[in-house]
Formats: sequence, structure tokens, C-alpha cells
Amino acid sequence: MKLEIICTRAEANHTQLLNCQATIESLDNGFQQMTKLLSIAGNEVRLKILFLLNMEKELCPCDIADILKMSMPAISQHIRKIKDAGFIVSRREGQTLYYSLVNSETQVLDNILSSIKSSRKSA
Amino acid sequence: MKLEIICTRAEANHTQLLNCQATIESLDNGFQQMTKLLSIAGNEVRLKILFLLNMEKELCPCDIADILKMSMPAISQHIRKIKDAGFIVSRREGQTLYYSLVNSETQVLDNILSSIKSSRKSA
DNA sequence: ATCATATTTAATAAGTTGCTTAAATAATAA
DNA sequence: TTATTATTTAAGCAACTTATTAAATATGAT
Repeated sequence: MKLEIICTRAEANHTQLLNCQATIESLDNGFQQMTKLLSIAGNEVRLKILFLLNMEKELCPCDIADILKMSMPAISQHIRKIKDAGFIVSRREGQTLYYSLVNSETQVLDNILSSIKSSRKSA
Repeated sequence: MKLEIICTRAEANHTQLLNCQATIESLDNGFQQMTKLLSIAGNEVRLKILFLLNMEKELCPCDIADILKMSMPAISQHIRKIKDAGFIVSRREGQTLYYSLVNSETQVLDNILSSIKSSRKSA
């Protein structure tokens, strides 16, 4: 792989820049995975859904729509995104679908959610 | 504040739902602050910029453009978003602007960045 | 001054997001 | 079967995002 440097500043440290490029490239998969999580959680509605599922273990779309005072289709479409990303799973009971968090490799998500939980005390 | 419940399921636990609404509302500020951070970091380019600034202490836009192989204006506009959100500051040295991370209340961000760092080992 | 470098800003275009409304599925009940 | 409830899907649209290109600032050098 070709690593080019175009910065012309005299002070620019080319070794440093090449090093940075190599590091960024070696972590490419990590960046993609993390961006997937953060772009899902970086929407206030979806962040609240994740928080609620963490708090209540499982909820149906209707509950979530009630709690967040939003329409069913709006909630359903957020749920689909979170599900497509693999962070939640569903379980059917009659006409009702219950969604719950997948608990795997969610160390960063856990940290985000507990940070929100403790925000009441500090705010 | 009026808390309405519209879910008609017989099994729906109204106390639970009202409780959830109250919790979500009490943490409103926390949700907004966290969404701000995650929506900034939930873009792969910005996540890499934050990672690089964490790794190298300070960098100029030109360095970042080189490392990420992107145009100066594209980088500059990402930097502006991160700066407007208050996560980085700049220091001028002649014609060059050096950007660095603001280190305050960044516990979640630190966790995100160190998680990426350790992704090489596990991937 | 004039020019070159580092950076930002503005205008714009293409793509994405996130809602709404209406229609489609799926399961259950009468 | 027909109706009801829970949920999803589709179409449409306004708002937002992110890149590009070109122009504007700011600093330093000639």
C-alpha cells in the first residue's frame, strides 16, 4: 500500500505522519465497528431506546412509542436500524414482539448507558 | 408535565411505562450531552481525527489531511464541527493551527478510543 | 507591496436521515 | 371469514450531512 505525504511544512515530521497512517490503517476494522455503534447510538431517540432496553430488559415497540411519545412507524424504523446493526434481538409472544439488548462486546455501550444514568447526580 | 399512555395491550404495565417516562425525562440533559458526543464521534473521519489527536497530543489540519488522505476543506469542516461541540481547541504558531483534545469529562470518549486501540489484538 | 503557504469559508450537489401517511403482514378473537 | 390488534413496510418529502470547487483570510517571506 502506497503512503503519500503532501504536507510541505518544514516542521512536518514525515516519520510521524507515516506512522499515523500505518496505525489508522491497521485499526481499520476497529474504526468501522466503532463507527457503526456510535452512529446508531448517536441519535437521541435510538440512544433512549437502547437505554430503556438496558433498564427494562425487554420492551415491545408499542411500549417504547408510549414512553417516548412517538408514532409506531417512527419507533419501528429506529428499531430496525438497531436490529440490522445487530445490537438487539426480538422474541415473539402472540401479536407482540419483545426486543432486548444483545449482550456481547457491549463494553463501550454499557459505559455510555451508565454514564447517562449518573448524569442526573452531576447535572 | 402530562404523561399519557396509549398502549392498549392488557399486559402493558402502566406503572412501568410511567416510570420509564419519568426516568427518561429526568435524564434529558444527559441524553442531549451524550447524543452530542456520539453524533460527533459517530462519523468515521471524525472518529479518526479524535483518535489521532489523542495519540499525538496535537496536529495541524494539514497533517490530518495527509494522514487520512483527504482534502483540506473536508478536514477543516470536520474539525469545525468537533470544535463547535467543544471537544477540541486550537493554538496558533505562525501560519499553522495546532488542534488538541480538551481533556474534561471525556471518560466515555477515552473508553471509545482505547477500545479502538485494543481492537487490533482481538480482530 | 507582492507572493506563497496554511487554513477557513461559501456555494453547491449528491447522498442520507427521519419523520408522516397509507398500505401490507401477522396473530388472535368473534 | 371478518374484524381487531401489533407491528412492519413503502412512498414521499423536508432537513441534514459531507464532499467538491472556488474564493476569502491570515501569517510570513521577498
